[in-house]
Amino acid sequence: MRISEQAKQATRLRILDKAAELFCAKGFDDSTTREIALAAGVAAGTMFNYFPSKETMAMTMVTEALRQGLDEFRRRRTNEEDLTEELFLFIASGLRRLQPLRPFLGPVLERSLSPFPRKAVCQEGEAARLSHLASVQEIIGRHGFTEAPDYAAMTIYWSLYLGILAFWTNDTSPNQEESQALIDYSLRVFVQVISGTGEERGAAYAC
Amino acid sequence: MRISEQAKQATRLRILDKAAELFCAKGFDDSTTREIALAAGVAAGTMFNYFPSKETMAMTMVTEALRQGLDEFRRRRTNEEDLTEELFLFIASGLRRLQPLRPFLGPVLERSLSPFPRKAVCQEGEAARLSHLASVQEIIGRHGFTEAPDYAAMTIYWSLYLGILAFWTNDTSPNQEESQALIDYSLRVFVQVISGTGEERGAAYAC
DNA sequence: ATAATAAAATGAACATGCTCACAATAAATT
DNA sequence: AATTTATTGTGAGCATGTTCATTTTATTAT
Repeated sequence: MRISEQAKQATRLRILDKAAELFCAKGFDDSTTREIALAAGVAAGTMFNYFPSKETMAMTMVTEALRQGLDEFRRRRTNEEDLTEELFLFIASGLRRLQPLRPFLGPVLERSLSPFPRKAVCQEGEAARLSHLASVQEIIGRHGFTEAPDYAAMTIYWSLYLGILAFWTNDTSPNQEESQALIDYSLRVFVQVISGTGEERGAAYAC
Repeated sequence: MRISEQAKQATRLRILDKAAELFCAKGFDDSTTREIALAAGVAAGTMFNYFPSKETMAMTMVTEALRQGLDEFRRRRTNEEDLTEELFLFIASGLRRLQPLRPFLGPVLERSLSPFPRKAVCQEGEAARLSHLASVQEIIGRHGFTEAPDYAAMTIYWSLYLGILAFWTNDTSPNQEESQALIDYSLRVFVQVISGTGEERGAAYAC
């Protein structure tokens, strides 16, 4: 059965669409792969010819949203923002595109983006992390930091970003104002960090 | 069968011991509840009379380790440390007690301590978080911050702490020096945060 | 048209965390 | 000692993510 590429893509999209619907309606963990398959009109096993795991299905949606967010950011930035403002715009652009997926993002982002070591790393999650961090590095570079932030600084950035995502996932304040405040707060912290007030790092502590 | 309390506790400990052994040897996800039951000499179902879930079993060990860490911290602190040093000592005391469990902590801490919203919150994890944050608040209070840090600050603290845990879980440097550096770094950041350089927070951003 | 082939679909089967109706047993009661 | 009872132990069974040997089918070759 050498089906036309177009028919294959149609099936792929049908699976993604129905999965998104179910995830939004019932949450990620409460939507079973059998339900998704049924809704998409394929057999249970067929889905796994298209996506290696349920998690990958969800992360495919996330990755696409973040890609659009990056586009939007590039369109909207004016080159007149200071570093904090530009990072804010970058993060907010991503969140804006993730918004429709918000009802089911909790468990997905937790598993796919967490820095904790895993048995089977989710390809899409790792890619999303690297892409995001690369963008952050690029933005920082644009603001006159000649040397790239060290590994520790970027580790801290990722911790803060995950905290933001977790909070935002749950935020019920109108227009997610509280999340905006947390982003603002976190970014000021981060910018302070890389602005190099850390000259006295490395003190020895008994451990 | 009204078994003596002592016999019950013996069974409970046998389960915990064997579980710890298996978790350390094969990791959390690769140790099945059936294996644990077999090693402990009970039926598969019996374990769930003692612990509501495999995750709870692991978190019981974590909670106990952190309790001992808190004791150790209280014994070792001299009241002469500055805020950063005291927080460092607190965190390091916890990690020292968690050390034996390190081989399997990744997936456990990720699931139990993550701030992402969950369907079924793990009791032990939530308790551990609250206890840890209470200690941090107490330490901060001791260093002359009359008003407690706001919610956002503590959210950021937890993000940083989780980043530290994740990094430490993976750290292969001798004596975990890199983790120590990250703790030191993160804590300086946090102390800066609560030292109130945040007077200009709350700027409005288009979102 | 027919046969051959390679890609795709299928659903039975597996592993595993967990539940629950039932069995077994130690203490309490008679 | 026999009976009752409350508690603990048991393992078959369920749900679900995933695998894979088999079947189906669109295309290609004859």
